Amino acid sequence: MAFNDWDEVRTAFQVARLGTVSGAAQALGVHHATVIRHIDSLEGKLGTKLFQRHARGYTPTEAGQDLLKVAQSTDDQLAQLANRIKGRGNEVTGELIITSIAVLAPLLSPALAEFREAHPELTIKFLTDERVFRLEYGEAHVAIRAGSAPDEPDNVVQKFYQQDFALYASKAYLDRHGKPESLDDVGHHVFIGSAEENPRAPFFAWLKKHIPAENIGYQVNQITAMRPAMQAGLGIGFSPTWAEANAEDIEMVFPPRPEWCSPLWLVTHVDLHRTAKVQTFVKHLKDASLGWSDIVS
Amino acid sequence: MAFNDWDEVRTAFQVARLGTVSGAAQALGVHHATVIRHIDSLEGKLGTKLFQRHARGYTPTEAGQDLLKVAQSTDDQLAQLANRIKGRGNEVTGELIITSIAVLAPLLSPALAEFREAHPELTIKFLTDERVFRLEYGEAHVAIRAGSAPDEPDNVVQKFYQQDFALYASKAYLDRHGKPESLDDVGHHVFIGSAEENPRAPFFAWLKKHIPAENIGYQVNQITAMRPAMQAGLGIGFSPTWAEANAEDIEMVFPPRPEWCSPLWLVTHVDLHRTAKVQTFVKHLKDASLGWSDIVS
DNA sequence: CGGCTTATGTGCAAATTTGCGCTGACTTCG
DNA sequence: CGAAGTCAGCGCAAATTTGCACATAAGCCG
Repeated sequence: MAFNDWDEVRTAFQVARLGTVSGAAQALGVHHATVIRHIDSLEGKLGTKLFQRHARGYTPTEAGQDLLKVAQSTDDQLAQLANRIKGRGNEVTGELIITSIAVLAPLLSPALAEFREAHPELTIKFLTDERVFRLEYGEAHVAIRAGSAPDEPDNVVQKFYQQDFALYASKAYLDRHGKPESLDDVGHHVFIGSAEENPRAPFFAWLKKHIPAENIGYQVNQITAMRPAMQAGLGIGFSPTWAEANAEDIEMVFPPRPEWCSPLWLVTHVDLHRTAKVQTFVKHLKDASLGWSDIVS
Repeated sequence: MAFNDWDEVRTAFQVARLGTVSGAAQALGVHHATVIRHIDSLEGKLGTKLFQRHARGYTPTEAGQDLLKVAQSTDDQLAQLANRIKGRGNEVTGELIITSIAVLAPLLSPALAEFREAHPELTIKFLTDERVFRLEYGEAHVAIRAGSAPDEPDNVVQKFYQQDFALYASKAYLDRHGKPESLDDVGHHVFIGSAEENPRAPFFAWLKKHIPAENIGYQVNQITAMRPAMQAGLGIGFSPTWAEANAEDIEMVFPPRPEWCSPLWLVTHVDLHRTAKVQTFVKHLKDASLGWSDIVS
C-alpha cells in the first residue's frame, strides 16, 4: 500500500485544489514547511511527481489531478459522515436495541409501540433470550433486568418499576381444590415453584422457605412455563399483578406481599447513556411505568 | 470540519474492520497505544462514541459502522489511485503535451504520427502559440524550441537537430527578376525580412546586417507569414531545407550557410524528464531526426 | 527599473506524537 | 478451578513532526 499516511493525501489534496503551498498551509492550519515536507514524502513514496514546482505555486501533474479527484470525493464523503454522526447524537433515529426477559414483553410492548409511533425513523429491536445480552459488547442499547440489582461495570443502573407479585390460580383449579385460607396452613394445595437450587426471583426464594416441599408439586426452570401451568390447573403460582389484571380464567388467591416484590432495573451502557436516543427512550419508559401502577389499583 | 486528521480516520477504520485495537495496531504497523489515542481523539472531536470498549476488543457503534463503510470506500479508492499512479510511471499512456513553434508542424507531424501509432493509449496535444508555453507550469511535457539555447532553470535542454536554412524564391519571382548572382551584389532584388528590431532567428540577424535595408522590401513579424509571401512572388526569403525539398513552385536561390543555421532544442522539465513517457518520446524524436537529414541530401 | 508582495526552500529548536514496558481484566482450555 | 493467552490502558522517555526565522526567487505595478 502506497498511501500509508492519509494526512499526506489530505495535504496534497489541498495543494492540488488551491494551487499553492502557502494557501494549502493556511487552509490546513499548519506551517507551509509542513506542507512541503508532506508533498515531498508522498512523492517519494509514490515515485512520481504530483506537482510541478514553480515560483507561483504548485501545478498538479496528471497524477496530482488524479489524486485531486479521489481526495475531493473522500473529503466530501467524510464531511457528510461528520454531519451524520454529529447530527445523530441529537436525533432519535437509527436503531434502538432493547433486551429484556421474555415475560416482560406484554408489559413493555405498549410503551414500545408508543415510542415507535413518536419516532417513526427509529427501528426498534426487542431481544429476549436465555442468555443475557451484554451491553458492553454493544449487543443492546438498553436492558430491562429483573431481580437483584445488576452490578456490571460501565453500566448505568436505575430502578424504574416495582413489580408486585401475587399468587394466582385458575378457576378450574379453585373449583376442584377450593381456595386456601391461609399461607400458614396450605393443606394439600399444590404450588408451582422453581426447579433451580437457588432461584433468583425473591418469590421463589420465599416459596422454597415457607411452603413445604411436598406442596410444591410442579417446578419450572423458565418463568414462561409457569403461566400455562397455572392455566392448565396444575397449581397455584406467582404472577405479576399487571399480567393478571384483566385475566378471566385466572383468580387471585393471595394478594401481593412486599417480600415477593421484584424490582425492574433499567440498564444502559455508560457510553450510550448520554445520547439523546437512549435518554429519550429511558424517559419515555419511566413515564409509561407510572401508568402501570394504575392498572392494578 | 470534524475530520481534520485523516490518519485518525484510517486508524479507526482498521479498528472497525478488525474489531480489536491490537489487530489494528499490527495492521497499521504502529503501537497499540497509538491506536487507542487516535480513537480517543477522534471520538472527542466528534462528540460521539465510535466503539464500545470491552475486554475482547472494540465493537463499532452505529457511528463506527458508518465510518467503516465510508473509510472502506476511501481505502479502496486510494489503493486504486496508487496503482494508477505507480503504473503510470512505467507506461506510455495518458497525455503527452508537446509545444513548439507552428512552422515546425510539418517537420514534426510525421514523427508524432509514428509515435502515436506505437502507443495507441497515448493522447498527444500539439500546442503552438505566439506566447511561449512554460514547462515549469505544467503547460507542456516537451518543448521544441528554436534559436539560441533556452536557459530556463529546472529545464533539461538538449540539441537534437540542426536546421539548415537556404534562400528561396518562387519561380514566378525568378521569371520576372532573374536569379541574383552573388549575395554581395543583390541589385534590385527584394528580400523578405523580419519586422522585429532584434530578431531572434540568426538568418534574420544576418539579413539585417548584410543586406541593405532598401532591398528588404517585405517584413513579417511571424515566420508563418513568410512562405505565403514567397509563393506570391513577393521576394526572396529564408526557409529550412527540409521544408522545400519537394517544393515545386519554389526554387533555391542560395544554398545553406553555417551562419544561417538554427539549432532545434528539445526541452523537458526536470520533474518529468525521467518518466518513461517523456524518455520514450524523446528517444523516438531523436531517432526520427536522423532521417530528416536524408531528405535534403 | 526598483520597490513591494507573494511564493518556495532550509537549518534549528520546540512541541507533539509515538513506542516501550508494565499492569489489570477477561476468556479459553485443560 | 487454575494456568496460559489475549486484550486494553497508562506513565515515561525517545523519536518524529512541526513551527519559526531567514534566505531566495519571481511576479506585480507604477
